[in-house]
Amino acid sequence: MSPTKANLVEEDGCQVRMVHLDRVARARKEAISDRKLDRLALIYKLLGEPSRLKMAMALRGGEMCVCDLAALLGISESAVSHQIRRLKDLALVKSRREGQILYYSLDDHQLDDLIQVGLNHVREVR
Amino acid sequence: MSPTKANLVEEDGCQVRMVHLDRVARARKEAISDRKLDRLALIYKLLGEPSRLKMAMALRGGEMCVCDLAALLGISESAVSHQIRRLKDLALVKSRREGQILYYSLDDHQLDDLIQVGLNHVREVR
DNA sequence: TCTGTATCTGAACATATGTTCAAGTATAAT
DNA sequence: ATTATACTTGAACATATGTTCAGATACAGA
Repeated sequence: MSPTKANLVEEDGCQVRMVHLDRVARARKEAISDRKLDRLALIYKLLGEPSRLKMAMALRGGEMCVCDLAALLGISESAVSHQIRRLKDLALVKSRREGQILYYSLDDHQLDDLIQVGLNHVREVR
Repeated sequence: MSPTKANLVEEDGCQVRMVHLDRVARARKEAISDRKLDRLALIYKLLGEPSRLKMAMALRGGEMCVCDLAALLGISESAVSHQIRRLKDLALVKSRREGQILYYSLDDHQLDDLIQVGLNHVREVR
C-alpha cells in the first residue's frame, strides 16, 4: 500500500483513517494483554509521583515506619498512610508490626530493578 | 534512642515527631537531588498512563506516525499528538519527517530497559 | 480499664491531567 | 494558487489524584 495516502478502514463499526495498516497490525499482534498493560501502567504511575517515589527509594535502604517517612517527606502521617497503602495494595511494599509500630519495606525485588534502571537514566543529571 | 517512644525534633522551624532519627538521617543522606527525583518521577509518570505506555510499547517495534497510533489506541489524532509531545519533550521519543508524514520512534534506549524490567514484573499476569 | 502512641479511614477540597473540539500550521499534489 | 493531507495547538471540560482534617482503630503500659 502507498505510504503517502491514508486508507479508510472499517474498525469497530466506524471508519478509521490508517496510513500503515501493516505497522498497526504488527503493533496489535505484539501488544500485551490489557490486564498486563493496566497493571504495568499502575506500577509506573505509583512511582510517578515524587512523594511515593521518594518513599520507595527510602525503603530501598531499609524498613521505616509511617512517622519516619512523614518526617522525611515533610507531609502528614495521614498522607503517608494513604500513599503507602497504594504501594501495599500492589504488593510493592509489605509491613511488619513490632508493638505499636508498623515497619514498611520493599516487598518486590523487581521494584529495586525498576528504580535502578531509572537511576541510570538520570545519572548525568545534577 | 528508644524505638518505642517518639521524639519531638525541631525541623524547619516547627516541631516534627520522629521515631527513628537515624533512619531518617540515613535516608536523607542517600537521597538523590530533587532535580533528579523530579525528572525520574516524570519519566515514570509518563509511562504510568495506559495510552502513553501503549504508544511507547508500540514504538519499541518500529517507528509509527500519529495516525497509526491513533488507530491503534482508539483515540483521536489530537490526543496522540498531545501525549507524544510530552514524551518528546523528555527526549524519550524522536520524530523524523518524510514528506507530510512524521515518523515517531524511541529516542532513548533506557526507555527500552525500563519497559523490559516492567514486562518481567507482569510476566506471570495473564 | 484507662491513657497514650502509632496508624488508618472517609470526606472534602484544590489541583492536575487526558481527551475532545475547533482552528491553525506545514507539506505535497493538481 | 488552490486543495488535500498530516499534524499541531489552545481552550474547555470532565475526571482523577494528593493532601489535609477529623475521627476511628490497634496495641502497649499502668
